[in-house]
Amino acid sequence: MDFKSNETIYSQIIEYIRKQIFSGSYGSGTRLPAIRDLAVKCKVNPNTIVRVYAELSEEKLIYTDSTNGKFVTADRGFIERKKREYLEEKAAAFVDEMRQAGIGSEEAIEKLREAFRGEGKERR
Amino acid sequence: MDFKSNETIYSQIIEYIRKQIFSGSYGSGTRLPAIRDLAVKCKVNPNTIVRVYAELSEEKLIYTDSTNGKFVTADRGFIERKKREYLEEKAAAFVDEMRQAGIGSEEAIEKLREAFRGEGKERR
Amino acid sequence: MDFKSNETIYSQIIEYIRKQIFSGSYGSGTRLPAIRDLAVKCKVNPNTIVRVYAELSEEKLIYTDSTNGKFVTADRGFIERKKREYLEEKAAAFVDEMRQAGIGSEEAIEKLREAFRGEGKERR
Amino acid sequence: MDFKSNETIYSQIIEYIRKQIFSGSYGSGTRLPAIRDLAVKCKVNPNTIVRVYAELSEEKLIYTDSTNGKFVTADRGFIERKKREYLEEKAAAFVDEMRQAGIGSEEAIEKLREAFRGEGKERR
DNA sequence: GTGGTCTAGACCACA
DNA sequence: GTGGTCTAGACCACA
Repeated sequence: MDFKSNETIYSQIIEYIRKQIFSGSYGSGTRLPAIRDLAVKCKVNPNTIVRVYAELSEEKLIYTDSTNGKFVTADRGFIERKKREYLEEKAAAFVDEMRQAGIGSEEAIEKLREAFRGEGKERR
Repeated sequence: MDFKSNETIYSQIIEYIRKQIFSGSYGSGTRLPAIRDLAVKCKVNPNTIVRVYAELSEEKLIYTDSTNGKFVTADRGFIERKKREYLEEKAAAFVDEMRQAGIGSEEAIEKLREAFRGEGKERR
Repeated sequence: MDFKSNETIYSQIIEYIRKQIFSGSYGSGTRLPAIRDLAVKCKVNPNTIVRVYAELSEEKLIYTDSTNGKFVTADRGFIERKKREYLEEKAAAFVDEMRQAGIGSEEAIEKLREAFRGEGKERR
Repeated sequence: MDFKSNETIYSQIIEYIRKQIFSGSYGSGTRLPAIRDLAVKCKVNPNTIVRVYAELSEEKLIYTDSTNGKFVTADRGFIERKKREYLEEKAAAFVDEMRQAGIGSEEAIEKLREAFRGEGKERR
């Protein structure tokens, strides 16, 4: 876990958790890492994780079971909807950037295909 | 111009200028907006623009002609290389995010094509 | 039984019991629910109820009959005095809040009358 | 400023600010005390005030003008609606407490009138 | 000077 | 052990 310096640490961790939930690494209904554990793993202060979990709770992706810990929402449909939203936003943002930089859709998509293939090779 | 709250303003303005240069809106060799003007346009303190131009100078995308102001580098090849780098980084970042969120390449590219089409329509 | 998150749970349960005693639901001299039962009802750890009963004992509203359990005080006069005090405190607190919020007594009392009527209707 | 121990400090300060806004002590469009100043006044840590202002911002009662400070919303109608809501909630809560404690509406309202008169005398 | 983020760490309620 | 609140205080971006 290392962080970009121009973005807030907590928002980067939020994004990280969100993606773990979308990918199923943190499955629906599953217990999330304890605040202090995640703080150690991310090498940040527990308060920062408190904030991360607070925002994800507000977003309803996770909930608190008082002293038992934090859990991923049991509502799989909700996660799916959020995941679709996430894809749409990221796609729109990417397209927007390309357009602003004057890069055509063909060229951008070609490069993305390459990148996807590259990722694939690395995984094997 | 409105800014995301999780990123520093100056880094967002840098990105903005960079894209203007890549797209040719700020053409090679061309004079950049005066600090005060850009500050007004961005509703930002001139100091912030000073910092933006300083970082872009360090990156060699722009240079200072002492009394005449800031100019986009005359080296078109350099701009092209930077533009390609930009595309590669953005593509890699996008792919990385999709992979982490467990979204397949086919689905992602399909959504991107949609987004590109959507953008196109809006412009007409 | 659900609890406000900005107040300690034990203080909310104390308030609850106190009101049960004032209303006569837990009559003078009567046996209070066993710790375990109340804990189950409130979905709370028995330790929390222990604390609740301890504080109410200190306040003399209840007492412990060693092996037989906890009982509401037999002193009806004491309960009446406490109830009057309770009313006075609540009324003073309400008035204080209204004054701080710049709400006039006429308006406040009018709204209270409405609320009392609403409660009445719901009960039928 | 002294705080009840069974309630969270930040929620008590939120209530305080809210009432100042409702009463017009902090007028619509007006600048709120700086975080550090209010922290000193309340004898709490600045972070606690940060949280207070954050929650009031979410509620739209106040907003942030980047480095200029925090301001009460300019929307007087919104404040009025919130004030009405506040009165309704407080009245409902009071009535609920009275009912649970077995105190009749006549008695409660009589005591409230007294309390209002008492307040009035103090003010003279 | 203004707000925002973050750290290190204490202390509490609840289980 | 779990989360929640709070403190003291640093450091940063922005004006």
